Amino acid sequence: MSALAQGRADLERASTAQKVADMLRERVLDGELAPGLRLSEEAIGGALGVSRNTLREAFRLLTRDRLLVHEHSRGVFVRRPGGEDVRDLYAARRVIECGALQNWPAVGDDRRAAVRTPVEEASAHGARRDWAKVGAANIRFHRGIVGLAGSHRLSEESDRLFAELMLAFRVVSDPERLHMAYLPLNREIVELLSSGDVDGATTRLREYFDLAESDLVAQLEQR
Amino acid sequence: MSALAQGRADLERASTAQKVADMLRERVLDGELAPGLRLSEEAIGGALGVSRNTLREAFRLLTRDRLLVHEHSRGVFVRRPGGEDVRDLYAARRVIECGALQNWPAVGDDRRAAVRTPVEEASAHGARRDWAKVGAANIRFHRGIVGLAGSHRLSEESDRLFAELMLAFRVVSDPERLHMAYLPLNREIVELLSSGDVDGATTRLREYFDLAESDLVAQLEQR
DNA sequence: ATCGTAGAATCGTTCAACAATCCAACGATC
DNA sequence: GATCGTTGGATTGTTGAACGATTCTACGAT
Repeated sequence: MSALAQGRADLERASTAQKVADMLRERVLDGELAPGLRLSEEAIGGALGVSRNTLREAFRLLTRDRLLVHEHSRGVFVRRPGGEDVRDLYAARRVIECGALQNWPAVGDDRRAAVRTPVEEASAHGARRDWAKVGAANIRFHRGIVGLAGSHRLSEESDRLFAELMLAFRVVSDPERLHMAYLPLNREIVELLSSGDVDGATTRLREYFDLAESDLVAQLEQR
Repeated sequence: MSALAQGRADLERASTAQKVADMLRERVLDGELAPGLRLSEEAIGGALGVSRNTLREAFRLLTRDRLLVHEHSRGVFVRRPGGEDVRDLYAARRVIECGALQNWPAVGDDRRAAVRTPVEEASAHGARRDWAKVGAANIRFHRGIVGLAGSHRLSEESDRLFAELMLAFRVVSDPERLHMAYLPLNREIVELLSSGDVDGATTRLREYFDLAESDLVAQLEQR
């Protein structure tokens, strides 16, 4: 059955606009297309060998994910999150993740493992000074927290929030350093959860958000 | 300043695809385009006098809002939420709204009024047996709760959730009756909040979600 | 230095066309 | 008689060109 599901996923990947959007999404997230850059329909369409109409559909898909912003008659730009965006982003994360954490006592071991495991992986990568993988594991940790809610829609929306956040990290220097700094805090949250202290873990998580937000906002506004 | 902001909003309303999307959104939400209906590009485009490409852009905008679903090479359909969708929807609402409620002590009077006022309005309309307006006020009540989070993004996502939920109500009979039944519960939540008992209000809100979800799911799956 | 204007560049939208895909009806086979 | 190809017809996916509308840029007037 798993093989069938996989095959179906491959089949659905047929649309050209979807493939173009996936390609552009990678380029944006790895920083090749820098925040603030304008994406010319003619230039990109010519480079990728797709028509303007198809490219515009791809742009719509990425606008939905908030990676691009569309300004009427001016074009689409790679989103450049500002301090206000980051504040808004963290306000949403506070509500979603702290709210999801309340579900900890009610969920099964698989959902709990999705929170615990990434923290251990982050520690392992941290010992090897592999900051990029630490950052990736850190995101998996927070995805696991959102997963406690058990809502597919909410997880998808959170993925968009995380992607937007990575865009904000792109603007600041030395993005991985931030992830590393909060690693012991994550570990403490997991320990509090395992001991059954959900409220304590929620408080710690909220502290993490406060720290990370002010840190990121400070770096964003100083430039 | 308010006049300027209004004028700017009018200026930005320029895009044809946007206007088409707004028109279709109304038709979907008021039930004229029933859930499950397939929207032919040729038929709709011809009726509205816009080209296929523009119409397809409008479709993308509405699929972003989850009012339409897009099946590759088959077309777009008005979404028909099933039991699983509603469960997912309420799981998300539980997390978001209960999480937002924790912010009650921290927000100012304007945000609190956005929670209190709709409940009083709902009572007034309920006394006049105007169930449609009761339902509208009920949604404003929950929008107010989400607004406690102070995140523009989260409020927008919640608006999409509410729209999707109204689509689910379209499938069942007698949708307004549901809103009416939970009116006294809303009032109790507001009273608990005003007395400073945030945890008690959160518990009541969660009870409301449990009731509303099972009620709606039961009606959806019985047909 | 500011303002207004002409021209270039780009976007918004439409149209026509064709390939790719889906669907329903029709027969063929067992 | 039910299941399985097959064949058209209808609809979507994608392309390319075209033209009006909007924005941007640079130049010149006041």
